[in-house]
Amino acid sequence: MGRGKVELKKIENPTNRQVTFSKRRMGLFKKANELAILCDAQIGVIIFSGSGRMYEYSSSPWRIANIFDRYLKAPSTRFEEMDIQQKIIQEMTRMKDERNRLRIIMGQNMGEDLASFSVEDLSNLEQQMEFSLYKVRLRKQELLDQQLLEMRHREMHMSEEQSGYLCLMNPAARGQCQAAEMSGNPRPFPWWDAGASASGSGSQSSQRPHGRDAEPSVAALQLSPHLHGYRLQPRQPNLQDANLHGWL
Amino acid sequence: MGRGKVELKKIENPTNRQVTFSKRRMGLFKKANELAILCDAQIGVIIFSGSGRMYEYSSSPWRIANIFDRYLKAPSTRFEEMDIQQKIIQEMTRMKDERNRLRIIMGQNMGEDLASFSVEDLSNLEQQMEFSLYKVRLRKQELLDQQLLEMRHREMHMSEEQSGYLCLMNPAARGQCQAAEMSGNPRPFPWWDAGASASGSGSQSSQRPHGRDAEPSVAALQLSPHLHGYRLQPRQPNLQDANLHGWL
DNA sequence: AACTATTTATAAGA
DNA sequence: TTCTTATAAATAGTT
Repeated sequence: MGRGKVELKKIENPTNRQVTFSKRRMGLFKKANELAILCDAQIGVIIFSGSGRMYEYSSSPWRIANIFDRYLKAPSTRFEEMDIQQKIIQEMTRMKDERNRLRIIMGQNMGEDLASFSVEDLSNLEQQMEFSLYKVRLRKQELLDQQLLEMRHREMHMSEEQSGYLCLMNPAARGQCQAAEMSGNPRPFPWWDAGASASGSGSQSSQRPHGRDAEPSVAALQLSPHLHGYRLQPRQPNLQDANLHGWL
Repeated sequence: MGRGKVELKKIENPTNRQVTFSKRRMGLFKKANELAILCDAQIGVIIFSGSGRMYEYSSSPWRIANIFDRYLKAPSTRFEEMDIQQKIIQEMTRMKDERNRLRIIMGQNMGEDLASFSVEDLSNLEQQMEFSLYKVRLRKQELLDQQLLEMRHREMHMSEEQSGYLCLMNPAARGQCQAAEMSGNPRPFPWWDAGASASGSGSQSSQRPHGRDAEPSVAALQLSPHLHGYRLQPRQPNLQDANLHGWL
């Protein structure tokens, strides 16, 4: 449509191409808009120019994200994508489920959430939490005991040094001490998922077989100095975490 | 373009609308294709008809998923879009964090998870859980009290009926009884995200003004008897879990 | 689904 | 870039 018929191939003249791009892009969006309104459709259009600039249209009041969301959920005939889609959807759903359950338990606004539980639910929850609490306390006691032990060893060590002895006493005790240091030491969070970009691969139990950052003598009493940086409350996620490559 | 000018508003006649949809949809895809070829652009178009059928175009050899991926990664100058991207990312991260905490507390393998906490962390956790437990117990007691009250009212009611009285006694008590039923009653899950499940765009509160395709929220509206279907014990993560690359 | 009368989009020129 | 205009394309209403 214009003064001459156009051949359907890349326009070689860059200026021409740019101009045509502008015009036709607007034309496309206009058409999309008309279609959306006339026929009550939901439409999303994304265009990347050859130079990498992005343009988008989406039929108001829907956002592109919503349209893609729907796209992801749509039954597709293409196997590859289906697979990925389903994984994404499943995982999102699963996470949401789990998170919701978490919120019930830990939630800041637990009061409200609890309102929807029956007595039976609450009893179950109570029992479970009691057990969990018990485990936490157990572990805490374990750690405290270890620290105590370690401290004693240190004291012995110190007094020996002060009294001029060499550090070669009781090998059994030394081993024990070392063990205590190991388990008290900061470790990457093992419950953090392996794939997560920010956290690294934590969940393999065979992790850190090499005591690279053990620094045994320094860290003994300041148990897990690095860990104090981690709080149980989630921090604001940094953006690095968010590299979503490989997503889709 | 046609025998008469068209007004830009939804075509009311369904047959007409359907026909126009077909024609214009093809026209749009054709235009998109021309633009992609002539100007060497990457284009994705998704259309959902009013009846929910999906149609898509994407400039070969790219798939929609790739284009969407690029879309997510595109540095956008527009705040809204940035927002969406960040929201998705944030939401994912936040969910991950929360889920991880859940696993610590509720997890079947809590023992292992706890191993990586410092004493201080454990103390915090302990406190938090104690408080939560307290709230659970409080709520449980509240419910039990209510039930008791209700039962008493019922008994009074019964005996009145048996002795031939009408059911019009003490309005205050009736109100109370009703309140008890209400709050003991199932409610929709308030912690459930309002929005679409997969996109994380649920945080836009003004979303979905049209209830047409509300499937995701169906579950949310089910009331708490179904809650028993959710188990407080986390299920064994299924194997899908493992396939998720860098996601979670 | 085909057919046109028209409207719309746009290529080239300014 | 934007405007103009001749012309190609799209399509609304009809058959």
